[in-house]
Amino acid sequence: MNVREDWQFRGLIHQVTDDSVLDRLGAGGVTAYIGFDPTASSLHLGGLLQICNLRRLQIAGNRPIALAGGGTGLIGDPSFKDTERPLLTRDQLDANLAGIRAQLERLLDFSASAGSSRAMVLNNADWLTTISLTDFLRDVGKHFTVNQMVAKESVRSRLDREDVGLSFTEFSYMLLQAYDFLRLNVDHGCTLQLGGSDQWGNITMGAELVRKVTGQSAAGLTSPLLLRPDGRKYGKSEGGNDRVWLDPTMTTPFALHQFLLNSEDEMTPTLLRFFTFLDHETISELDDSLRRDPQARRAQRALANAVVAMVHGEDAAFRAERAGEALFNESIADLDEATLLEVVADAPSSTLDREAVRGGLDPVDVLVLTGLAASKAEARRFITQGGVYVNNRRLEADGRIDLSMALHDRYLVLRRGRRQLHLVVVA
RNA sequence: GGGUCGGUGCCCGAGCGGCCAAUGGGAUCUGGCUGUAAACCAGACGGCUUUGCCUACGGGGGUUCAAAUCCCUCCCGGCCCA
Repeated sequence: MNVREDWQFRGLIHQVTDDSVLDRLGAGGVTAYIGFDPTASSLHLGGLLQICNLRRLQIAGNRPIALAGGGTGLIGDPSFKDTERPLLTRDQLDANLAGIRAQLERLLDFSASAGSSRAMVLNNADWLTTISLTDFLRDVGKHFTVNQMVAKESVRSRLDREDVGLSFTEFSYMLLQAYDFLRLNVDHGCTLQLGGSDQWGNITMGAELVRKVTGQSAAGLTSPLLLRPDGRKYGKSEGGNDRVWLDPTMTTPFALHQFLLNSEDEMTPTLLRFFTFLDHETISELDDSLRRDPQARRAQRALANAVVAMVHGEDAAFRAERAGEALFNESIADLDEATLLEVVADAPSSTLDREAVRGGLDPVDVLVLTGLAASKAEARRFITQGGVYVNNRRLEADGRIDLSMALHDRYLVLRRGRRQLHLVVVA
């Protein structure tokens, strides 16, 4: 496939250091890298976007490197709002990397048969924590002037603020990242760095360092940041602050599917382009469907199925879609036991004693017990506001929960609000 | 090191001795309308054994019948000076 055409169609290009990059990627044989934060044992949706780009270029015959910021993570990029970064121990870092690597293996080709385009995972802690300060200052620091560093947007915005300062440590961040590029160039022949548009300044510094030190040309390409129409960050779950993770134990396949299925109309065309590998014709048809027949939500469905299938497999995508249909379109009380269990398979569950349920339970206690409410006060609030459902039936303000409500004599499907689910098994 | 300004609930930000669990905005949550969307409208938004009580306004100590508000001290941050 023509890389230039494809990336332009998908809107993946925000800035490039030089336009010929796209042709070289199309020809294949380029080694390119993207940095990611190993601050958790799983990637999240935002990170997946970058990985998708690596996947795209690997499919075109180039070699992708996923670089874990184990070393830079200790410093903190000043372009991020909060300066505090968790200090990871070597053990945590290794555990996180193992988790992320397992996820990457579904998305990138690490097999020997990939040949020169075989994917790699590296960790910059390997070189950043061992280089001596004097070596670093001589080999890297002398190639940059403070003048140009101060001129960077990420730095200026911090200098202009009156409430927080910018520590020297953070100020140095861009040099470390530049050094990464140099090392990857020298050790692996890497000539291109990709990233979000907020990384532009860091990327160009790296490319410049490579050029200065090795005389080779090195390039950068950034993609637009994925923002919601109102400017907020994309990828937070319904719950609010939690990110949407790729690890099925952190964000279930069902939850991921639901998250994508609920994508705003306005964002869906972009998401289809960024996160799926559907061909242009299919995407255009889905755009069309979104305009003409929005209530069918074909585009959202395609998006949800494609992403869940890519991350968790076809089976998981199928099950997630089916569960959603059962939950929202069918009467849950009519499902046979096996189907019911499958539908709520992803929901958290807990067990209650049969005798206790027989006697009738205060829903407030049950909500707290199941974690659907953080406190009794909150539980009462949800109930009085009409936000609690048992087996899809709204619970009255003075209602109780008892054994007669149990489906198949042993299941209670609790729901808080639109889609916070919890399965109670009566033992 | 000196001077100065500041640290309030998830975030921003009022309050500057009682009427303060603390104005306002944002975020979030619930409901309504819809398409399991957006926008919009309404309500909620520290906890509990809930006409009351407890815990909270950077930490500790003090003054007072009474402190987020006054005093002392420590910690942290901005700015200016050295």
